[in-house]
Amino acid sequence: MDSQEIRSRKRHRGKGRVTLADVARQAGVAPITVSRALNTPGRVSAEVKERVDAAVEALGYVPNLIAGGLAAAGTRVIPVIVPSLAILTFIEVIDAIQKRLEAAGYQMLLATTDWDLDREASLVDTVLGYSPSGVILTGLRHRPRVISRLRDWGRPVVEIMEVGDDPIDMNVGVDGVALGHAMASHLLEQGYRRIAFVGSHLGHDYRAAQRLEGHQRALEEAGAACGGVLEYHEPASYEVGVRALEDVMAMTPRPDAIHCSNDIVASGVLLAASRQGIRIPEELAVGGYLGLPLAEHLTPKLTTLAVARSEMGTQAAELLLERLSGKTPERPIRDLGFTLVKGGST
Amino acid sequence: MDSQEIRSRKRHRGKGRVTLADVARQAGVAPITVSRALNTPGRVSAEVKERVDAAVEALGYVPNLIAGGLAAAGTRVIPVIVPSLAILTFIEVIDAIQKRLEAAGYQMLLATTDWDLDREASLVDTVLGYSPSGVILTGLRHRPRVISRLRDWGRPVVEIMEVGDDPIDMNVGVDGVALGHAMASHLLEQGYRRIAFVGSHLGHDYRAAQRLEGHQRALEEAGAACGGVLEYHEPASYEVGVRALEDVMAMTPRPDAIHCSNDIVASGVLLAASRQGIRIPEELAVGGYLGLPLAEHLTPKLTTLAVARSEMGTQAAELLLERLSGKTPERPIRDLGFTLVKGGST
DNA sequence: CTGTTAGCGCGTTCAC
DNA sequence: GTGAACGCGCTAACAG
Repeated sequence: MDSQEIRSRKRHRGKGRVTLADVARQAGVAPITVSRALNTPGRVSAEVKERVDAAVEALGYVPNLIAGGLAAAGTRVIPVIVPSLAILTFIEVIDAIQKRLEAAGYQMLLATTDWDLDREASLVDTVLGYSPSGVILTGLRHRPRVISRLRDWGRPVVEIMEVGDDPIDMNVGVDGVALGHAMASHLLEQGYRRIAFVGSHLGHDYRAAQRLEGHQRALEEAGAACGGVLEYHEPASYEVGVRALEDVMAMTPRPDAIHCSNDIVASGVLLAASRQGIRIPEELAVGGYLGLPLAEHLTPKLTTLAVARSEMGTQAAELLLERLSGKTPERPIRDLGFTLVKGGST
Repeated sequence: MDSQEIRSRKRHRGKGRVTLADVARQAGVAPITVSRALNTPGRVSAEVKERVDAAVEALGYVPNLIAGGLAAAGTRVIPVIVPSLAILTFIEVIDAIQKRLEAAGYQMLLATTDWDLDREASLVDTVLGYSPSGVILTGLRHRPRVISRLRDWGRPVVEIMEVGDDPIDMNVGVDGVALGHAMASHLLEQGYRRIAFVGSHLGHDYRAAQRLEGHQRALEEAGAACGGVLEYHEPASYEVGVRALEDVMAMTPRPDAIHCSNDIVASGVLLAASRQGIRIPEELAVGGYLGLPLAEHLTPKLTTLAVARSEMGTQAAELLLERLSGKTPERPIRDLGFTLVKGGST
């Protein structure tokens, strides 16, 4: 009898959504066969596949990924955890990740830590509650709990932005100390002697602090005096650059170059200098990082260390997808390096 | 000591995750009681609540939101669907949405349509498969299927960026035609007579096309001749601005002002002009939209129509959250308006 | 290649 | 205030 069926439908407010069982009924097969026709088409006969496809079309069936996730554990969701969205740096990476994942039928769940590792830890707990297929997170420094949980978890994890020997699982990024060292060396080679470092949010953004470390190491190696470190306790912005220029011009002796912790700050310096008629690089040289699109439109062009951010995102997504498809990616730890883009600002 | 107990399930590989049942056992109550202690603490005795909390703490229990979602329908996920992440415009809005949602314990699922309404439609299908608690999407134009599905769906939906009379559910944005009209009027008031419109991606970005419509309407009303429309079939970028300046300077008769479809393009124009020594606004006036942070750091400052993008994101999230908490928000359709920020560029 | 059976972890009945 | 069933929609395991 079908009185039972009718009853079981309206138990929870039915929402009227078409389910896999409806499709099965329409196609005259068992639910599991529909599932297979949809997920592993190779395992059903062509004829059944066709009937199922027709039924799906006719009923407008859309899979309930939540149910699938519960049953199979794995929801085709990839949480991406970054410090902030207000920083241009992360946007291109995220954009690339998202494009690649979406093309493969995965959805990106975006969460931000606001540079707080404790928040990161609790976010990791939360997102694991979604039975995601994998996780992408920023940097290599995390609370021990995060590391052990993700290690035990058994699904792919990619750490981005920074590289190191011992990631949780896989890793794509650049060496922050090397970045700082390279820019300082460049400035020294160009003959600048009093090089100030302008840092933003160094206490929170430890990757910016790594660049400072590289900077100082390069100065020491060259036997150069430290031109000073200006630290601003807020996220990078053009405004920070504006203030930094002001502060640097007021220093005695005055630095002849400034090494900015990123392109946004460096751009702020350049824009302010142009407004104030300070000649770059004669009076002051300026170097930045990351190769933001803006850098090459400034006058003079900003000398910067370009990092392939889109590439980083794409590769992170691809490492993840490869693992999800059962393969073992080669080179699961990837240092993407950087390129010095010499502009007129140094 | 107590850790090996978890092995009891063998059917599906247990993954060792702590479940509500584990907590119940530890606390000596039924699973449902744990559920209540966690979700509706008012309905259990203080003593039980305490025991449950202790057990949760001891076992490190993290709720499986997927299971909760299946049972109750509603996963505390809010999909946010935007055209692209490569456009700064959307970033601040998304950032604000994300912050507000995360603070309320919801996660943002980010998806991009690449300006394609068919893609949007299929994305909506997909994300509804996650049993989300609500949906935020961009603009008011959608495929009929999207509109009917979301209308029937019965959960909160907010459309952002654009405003109109008849949203699917709730709506926060600005009037695109009014924006275009206001900037053109401003330029006319300043005495400019040959005003060119520079558009980017107009075929895809119909909201930019609305600004053009407002522009043309203003010119007509003033009886001014059309200074031409330059259209670039690619997303907005500084580069588009650079090319636009070139193209405008080659026009005869030459426009005395350009009205850019957004600040990124306008900034590109200003930066290129500064490089080439073209005097702004004497030789050419430039106006843009949105009030990007960069606008006020340029020389001269860019005249722009500032739109409160963060505010838009926050309000969208808040409308959603209000409805999720059972209230009926007042003013579910909100026009946020805009402000003319007069810079030196006009 | 297809069907049967038995849950995934939780919240909603409706009893007590 | 608390508990026992039951099912949300789907898929892994094993048949046949």
